[in-house]
Amino acid sequence: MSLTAETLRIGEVAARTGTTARTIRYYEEIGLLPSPAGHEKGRHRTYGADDVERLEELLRLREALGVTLDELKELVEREEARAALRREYHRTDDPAEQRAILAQLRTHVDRQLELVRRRRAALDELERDLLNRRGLIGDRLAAL
Amino acid sequence: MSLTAETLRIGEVAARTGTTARTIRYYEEIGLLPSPAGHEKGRHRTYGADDVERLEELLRLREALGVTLDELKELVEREEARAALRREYHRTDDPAEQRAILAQLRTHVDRQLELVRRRRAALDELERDLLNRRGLIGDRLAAL
DNA sequence: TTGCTCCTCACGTCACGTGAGGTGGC
DNA sequence: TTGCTCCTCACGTCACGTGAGGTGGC
Repeated sequence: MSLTAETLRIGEVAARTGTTARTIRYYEEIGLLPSPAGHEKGRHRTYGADDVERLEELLRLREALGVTLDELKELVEREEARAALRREYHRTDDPAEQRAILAQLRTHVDRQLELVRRRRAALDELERDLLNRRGLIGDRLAAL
Repeated sequence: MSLTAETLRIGEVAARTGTTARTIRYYEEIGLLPSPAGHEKGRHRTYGADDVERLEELLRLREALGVTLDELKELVEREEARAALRREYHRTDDPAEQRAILAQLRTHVDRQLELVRRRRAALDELERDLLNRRGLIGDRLAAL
């Protein structure tokens, strides 16, 4: 008979995001995740769908970009700065100011794209090598 | 007046591969790198161009694939197994045997390609998100 | 000989893993 | 009430970073 949205326990959140309860508590400990709403010491943590989404995003960035947790924290803080900028954008209707805000947002996105592309370049090189090897093997098989 | 090929000290190797002397010694300690030819305890380690290449390959795999050093060790061991297979391939001239060896080699390469592609998928998704955001910002800028 | 880089312990750190011993909630 | 999952220390581990104190080689 609950009117509140679905609430999850830490193990369930860990399972859904492919990580462990320890990792979730650790991220909370270092301030990468907020402690979940209404959590008192010694009591069970309860999470919502939005908490799962936030964690998923963090893990995705971490794995894809291979950054340290400190760098991840910075990325998140910049993300929050962007959210503030977006609110600012909607509050004003001065086109000059809106243009300036959009330009800043684009710069932020471009910086992240650069990070992604640098990582992709390494993977692409490795893939080229492997495909090359595969091709040589295929040629020899065909020649037999 | 040296007849031997160029020899490098550990700091130079670290600089060329973008890592640190500590990391090189650690990889040696856990058996991921062989101790360099002729190294006695307390004396300076000397490396050759082939050592640099091997280390570069290790670092590339580690960074691109995000594997642990234990997994990296396994990859290297499989790489050595492949080298043995290649020698076997050249020793025999039974086409049936050659075909079998080539098929095995291709399976190995395919397994590595799978690893690379899984990593790329995560990066591609992130890049799509970012490009999407960039597009939305561009649209708004154009509409102003 | 003077500077540099190198050497070997050995302790510190980051990002968790892994119990120990105990309490909470369907 | 019985099981499960959860809780908080707190120590262990992996992959190095970082001195301390000393020796090697252009």
